[in-house]
Amino acid sequence: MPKRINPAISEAESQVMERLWREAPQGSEELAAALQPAMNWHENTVRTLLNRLIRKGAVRAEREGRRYLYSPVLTREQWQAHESRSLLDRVFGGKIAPLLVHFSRNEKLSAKDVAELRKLVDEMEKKERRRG
Amino acid sequence: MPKRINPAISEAESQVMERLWREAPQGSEELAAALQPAMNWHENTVRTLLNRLIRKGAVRAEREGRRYLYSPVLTREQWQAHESRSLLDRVFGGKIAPLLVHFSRNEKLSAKDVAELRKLVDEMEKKERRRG
DNA sequence: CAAATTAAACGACAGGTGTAGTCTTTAATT
DNA sequence: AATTAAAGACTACACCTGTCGTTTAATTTG
Repeated sequence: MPKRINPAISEAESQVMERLWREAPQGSEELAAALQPAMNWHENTVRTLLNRLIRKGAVRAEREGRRYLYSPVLTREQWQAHESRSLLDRVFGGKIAPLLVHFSRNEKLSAKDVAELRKLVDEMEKKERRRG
Repeated sequence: MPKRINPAISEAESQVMERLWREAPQGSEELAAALQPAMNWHENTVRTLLNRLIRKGAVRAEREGRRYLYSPVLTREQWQAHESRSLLDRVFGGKIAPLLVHFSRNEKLSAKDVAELRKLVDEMEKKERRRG
């Protein structure tokens, strides 16, 4: 079963995670600096988010001299899986087909997207044939 | 551009919407009854949710004698589109391919899902070829 | 060592959410 | 018309979120 995240990672928190996935470990100051252009947050805001993430078990901190270095515990893949499944269950009754229909109908897929998709489908069909 | 929902429909609220999409208009008592098996909510809870949904512009109420009948304003499709796009932007950097990869890798698709998917891909490719 | 600096801890506050309890209005009944 | 019963309105409260301001503790410096 997918790793339970409790409670969920919030929007603002996920911005911090994003940075940590890109590079870790990092101190809160670097993180705040890295987030500066996109989000315009005070350093304390970033620290609060980090502490909340620690409480949620998504990040861990190790002391390095006078400060802490933060690293992600939750992986991006785990998080994506969790969020995807949550959308699927909440919005599409847990069924994949309607979600795919939605995307193919309402999202403009680029030629590359379609090619990628075709490859995936071929793969899945092959796997299916192999296993019966 | 996709209809802006402000603020978003919450989890509990979406349960009420789900019922209204299934049948409308309905009074709060019927709704509470319909929701009873799944959610174990007090009638007042349902009324609170309905009022919040009205404030959010997702539901409208018309008087019928001594009570109100509620109907959805937001359609299920609008909501699905909004939630899907939100997931895409928040979690997959707005790009569809990674989401599809995620689903094909991590969700067990049934043979029927795969068939459905293949049909969609064929369709998309045809459309693409047609338009150049 | 005392003072200044600085990183982190703690506290705060408004708005959203889950989940009702209580008060009020309105319609039905005596 | 006064009383009661049903439906809705209003209030509540704890936890989550976004966003810091303030206080404290650990260092560096004079």
